[in-house]
Amino acid sequence: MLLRLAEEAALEKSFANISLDELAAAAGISKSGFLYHFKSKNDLALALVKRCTERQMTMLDDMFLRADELHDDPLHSYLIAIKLFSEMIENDPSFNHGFLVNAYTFQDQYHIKGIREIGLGLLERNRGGIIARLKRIEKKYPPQEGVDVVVLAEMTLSIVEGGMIISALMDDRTYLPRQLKIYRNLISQSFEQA
Amino acid sequence: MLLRLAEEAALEKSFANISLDELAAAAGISKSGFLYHFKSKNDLALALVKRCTERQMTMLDDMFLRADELHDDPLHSYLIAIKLFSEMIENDPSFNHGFLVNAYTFQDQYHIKGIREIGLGLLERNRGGIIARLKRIEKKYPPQEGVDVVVLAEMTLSIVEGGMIISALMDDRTYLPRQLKIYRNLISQSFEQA
DNA sequence: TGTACATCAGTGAACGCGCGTTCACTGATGTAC
DNA sequence: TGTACATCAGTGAACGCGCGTTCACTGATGTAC
Repeated sequence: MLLRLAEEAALEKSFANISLDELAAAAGISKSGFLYHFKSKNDLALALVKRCTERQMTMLDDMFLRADELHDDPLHSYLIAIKLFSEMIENDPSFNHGFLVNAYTFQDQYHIKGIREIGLGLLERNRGGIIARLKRIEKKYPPQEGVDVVVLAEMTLSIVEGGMIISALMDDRTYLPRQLKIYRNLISQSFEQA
Repeated sequence: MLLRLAEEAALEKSFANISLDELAAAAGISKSGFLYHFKSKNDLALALVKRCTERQMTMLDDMFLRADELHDDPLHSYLIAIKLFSEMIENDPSFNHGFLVNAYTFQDQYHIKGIREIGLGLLERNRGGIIARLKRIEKKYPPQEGVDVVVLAEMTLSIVEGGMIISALMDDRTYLPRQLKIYRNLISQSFEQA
């Protein structure tokens, strides 16, 4: 699949630094053959970002669904979800890759109409989903004083986004899982029964 | 100053997407005049990243120094430092900008020899500095069980890096300060006197 | 079963453009004697 | 104080290259009658 090649290339060079020649050569077809499938490089950027975004969404949905199956309680289910997420990051490189390709491409290609919107949409969706879960938890387990579920939800986003980028820079796959472990503790402490 | 113009441009388009023509025009000189000051675009990337890195380092050093002046105790000094950092982010846009320009440029220009090293160096320096502070705190205030100061230090990096990027995408300057507030609570809870 | 036409998945040559870079040159300012 | 030379901060024309894009064309496969 052409998008798979583009994804690999974008991962290690960022989207702006890959050329159609290069991609076509890697796919074993001519540049014009490549442009038969994507009518321009912008078109490719959009397709790439959409693909990674959708994959991310379904993976997260599946993960939360699985966590809900494993435990009825909203708090425990969320804690399990974080653990599942952490395990995916440690074991499945393609999971990281999707996140990073998106992060890189959103950053340097947001002048393409539609790219920024996809990035924001994904962010809002994840943010909303986590807030909803924390609100359910909050109903059952009155939080410690000073705990704001929205900010706590946003913290997931920061830790995941920042953690992905830093672990790529430091080339340390265990970096983000370590962070998530603390985050998990923070969550359970925030809603600890007094 | 030419670097200031380059910084502004890199901030909103990322380094890969700015051209020398554009930069020279903005500076009111010819492209060759621009290349009199930086012998190539790579050279400009290095100078830009060095400048932002140095500025970041001195600002952080000053901040920690100031925090140490305001309180002798390592824990309280660290908490004050986080607060100072948070205020800088809210009030001084150029502070954010330096961080973001670095983040963007490290990401799409790390093929230039030296760029990746500067990025890693900065990261390691910040990481080391924070770990040292947390170790001093740990000596005085025995941490709650399960608290790992290294991972706690790394969390600062994730939150700041991720928070900067997300707050830029959401165009919300208060995003990172909100995160830092929770992080501050987390720190003080981690070393709370039993 | 044969023929006609349409679609699919490309090819390959050519294009214009903008990029980073080079180079010979220049006019203003500074320094030595 | 004048002259010679050096350095500084550029200019402007030209360059080669690689980029994304266009376009006319092609051979293989699918579909209608």
